[in-house]
Amino acid sequence: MNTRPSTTQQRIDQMVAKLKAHDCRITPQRLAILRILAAGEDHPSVEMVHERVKHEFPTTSIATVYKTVHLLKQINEVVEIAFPDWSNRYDGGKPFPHPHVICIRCRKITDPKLGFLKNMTAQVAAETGFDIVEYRLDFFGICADCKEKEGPTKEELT
Amino acid sequence: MNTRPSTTQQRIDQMVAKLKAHDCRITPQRLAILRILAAGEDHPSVEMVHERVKHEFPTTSIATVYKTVHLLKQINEVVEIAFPDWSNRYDGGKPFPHPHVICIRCRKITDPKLGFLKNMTAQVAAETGFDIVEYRLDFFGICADCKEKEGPTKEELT
DNA sequence: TTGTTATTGATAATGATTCTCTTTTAATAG
DNA sequence: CTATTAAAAGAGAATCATTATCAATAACAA
Repeated sequence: MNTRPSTTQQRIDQMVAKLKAHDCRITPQRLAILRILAAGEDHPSVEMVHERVKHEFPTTSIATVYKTVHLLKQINEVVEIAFPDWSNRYDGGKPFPHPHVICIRCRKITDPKLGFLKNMTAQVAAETGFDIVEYRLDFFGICADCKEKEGPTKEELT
Repeated sequence: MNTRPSTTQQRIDQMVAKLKAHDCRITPQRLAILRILAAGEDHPSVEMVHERVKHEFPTTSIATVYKTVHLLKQINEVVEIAFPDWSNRYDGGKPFPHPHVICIRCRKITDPKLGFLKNMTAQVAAETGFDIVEYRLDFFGICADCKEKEGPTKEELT
């Protein structure tokens, strides 16, 4: 839906540029939050981001993290992975829709490479008459690590 | 992931049978809720279900609807379509994972037929090492009706 | 019909997120 | 470098969908 993968530093620079383009200020707290989200690998929750930011800036309020994440979501610089039961998780590494694979035991979230989904949205648009602006594709299951730890399990949700 | 589409009455019967198999009682309120969910077409929220049930049983508490929906979710007889901003929506017509197309203007939810997604989960399992138990695929956009009403719109989320 | 126990209904509690408001500070111009 | 000013931070209250609690009721098996 737009840019290619890039280094964390490039992503930080992109986010900063986008924020400046929207007349937003770059505060130290905000930059710390950007750095954590730009890494992208672990898809943290707001609370997880807050914990890490506090190492650098111990007085940071969780409201500040919420506000920054919300702002980044508005300007399409972070992808929100929302859940009904758990806290939402955020991906600042790839700020465009992409699939996720989510372990329902340890809640690890990873980005699979799924070539067969090319022009999925175009096909859906053609079949439904919708203008598709976004999609969400999440697979839920048990990751290899958790399978190993606890033995065989199907029907986790039964 | 299991059964084929069926009539509303068949779906109601399936749900009742599943509930009985789990030693759950079939109360009149519950049956009314089942009937609404089994129709499936409009993917209602709990509040919408509650409104309709009250026509038949005016004293029905919304807690009862929440409890019944939660129960049906547990036994895999209803699919939950959860949103961070809106109320969750429910599909009792096809109680197995399937894609949805969601209008971000009028919030209409429909079930597209997308043949190209066959063995999607098998491919993801092969590529990630996960045991996939479930998936969620939602497309967000502007439906044909809303496009017509309000003229051209891309970048709805920008 | 009766007894057991799940369910109902009303309301309180929860928990993630957002809002409010005062204080602080980033960004800019002089 | 300093002053200006509007945005952002921080703390806590408010919100809202959903869940939990619990006494009263009713399904259903015997």
